[in-house]
Amino acid sequence: MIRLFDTQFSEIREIEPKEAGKFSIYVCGPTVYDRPHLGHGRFVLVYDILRRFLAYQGFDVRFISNITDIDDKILDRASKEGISPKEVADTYEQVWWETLDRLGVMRPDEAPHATDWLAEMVELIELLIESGAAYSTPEGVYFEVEKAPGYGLLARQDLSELRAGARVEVVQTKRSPFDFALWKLVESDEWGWQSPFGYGRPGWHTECVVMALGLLGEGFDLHGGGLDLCFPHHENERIQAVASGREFARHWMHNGFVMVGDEKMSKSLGNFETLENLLERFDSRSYRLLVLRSHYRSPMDVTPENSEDAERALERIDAFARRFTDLCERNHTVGADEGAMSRFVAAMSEDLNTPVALSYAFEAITGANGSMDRGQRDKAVAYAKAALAQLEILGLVVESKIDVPADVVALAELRVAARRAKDYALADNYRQEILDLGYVVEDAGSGFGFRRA
RNA sequence: GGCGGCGUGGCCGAGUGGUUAGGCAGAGGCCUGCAAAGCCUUGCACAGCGGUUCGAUUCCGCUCGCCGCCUCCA
Repeated sequence: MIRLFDTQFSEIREIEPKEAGKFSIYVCGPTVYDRPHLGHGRFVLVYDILRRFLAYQGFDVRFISNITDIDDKILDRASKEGISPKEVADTYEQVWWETLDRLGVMRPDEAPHATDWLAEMVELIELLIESGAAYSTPEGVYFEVEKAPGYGLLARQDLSELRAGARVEVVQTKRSPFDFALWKLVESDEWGWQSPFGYGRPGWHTECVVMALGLLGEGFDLHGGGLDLCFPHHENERIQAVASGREFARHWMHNGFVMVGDEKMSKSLGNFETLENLLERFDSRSYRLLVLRSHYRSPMDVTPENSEDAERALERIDAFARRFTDLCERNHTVGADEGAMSRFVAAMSEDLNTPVALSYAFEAITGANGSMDRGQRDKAVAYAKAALAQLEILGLVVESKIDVPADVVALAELRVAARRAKDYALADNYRQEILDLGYVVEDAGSGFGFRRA
């Protein structure tokens, strides 16, 4: 059982999957014409965390996220670089997956491409024309918004209150400024596909309709994406499905923006930072931790200070992992603390409250350390197992062991001998030498441990 | 113009009608040969002004400041 804020009702609602025990999710993926930025990183992490949690809850999760490889922006980039649109799309798709790997984001069960779904798109458009929901003009095929009941549900706006041409020039041949292109006719020497409506390219919104319904079926459980996709993209997806007589997503989820100062990070504002850049400068886990620390619907500020803060928090987690991972693996009699686990699950179940869930993970860490210090070994293991399980659900990989070169280990052993001989000056010398090699040696009982300097 | 959201302690960031969020940073202590790590203790926080209430950071109203959407966008 999980409750999530549903955009179409503007309230937190319990989700009952259509099929008990299963959970089908469609998340709008990237248009592959450039390198992914922090905004992309946030959405993939949010849904990655959701997915992991649902799997932990025992759901058989089917997770689909598309690659949009038909788009004017891809064409623009191709023209600029003198290469084909396909080359542009292939290049940036590859960057996309590489970056997701670095973020530790699970690959979707399937990642459909718009170019593989043209026949289905054409079929849907034909259906929409036949049913009178769409019409043709000399420029293409358009969806007639005013005839469709319930348009504006996701935007929570009545059509009459939308401001026509607020930001974009109104195309004169459309019956209403809000009508959107299902198929855009282009010259025969341009990038395009043959269709019953003429040679052209599909509009952006149609691909997600056919891919989501085609792979997950009618009435799939959850459709997600960034808040900026809510309107018009998701609205336009939904209305096409509805107009074609099919039940679309049962639940809509949107994640908030990444902010730069007081402004939304966006391609159009040009104030974006690439994920690759961030991943080069900071521990790759720090971004996931930042995403976890803010609620998914809130705006999230990413600054170097925040990333450094997150890195220090990771140190605490890693120090805990170094202390407890082996101990937990060897102990088969004690299970994860049930209270700690149920608190965590409750927080995650209530609109994916990762900040609170994370705070419980930290409390379990404190509980484990404290119990251990007090000599309550079993209690410590119970807390530690809970914390480790929780971190895993959140997708945070702990660094419980680091590879230390043999010469560093040798120095540490020499230091132990020096300490036993109470030659502390010599011991401190060894410690400095180890530090110079990039490691901090820490006393641990009769032995020693290391961490990176 | 319409719709939606936000304003929390040094920073980040949850939450609640009356009890410790959590992380980072800071202070004191314990442990340690010294450290590190860890533990314990510590911080007169809830934009402003009114109202409701025994009691509001939490509910209502107003004011101020800020952000987002209204067919590029994760």
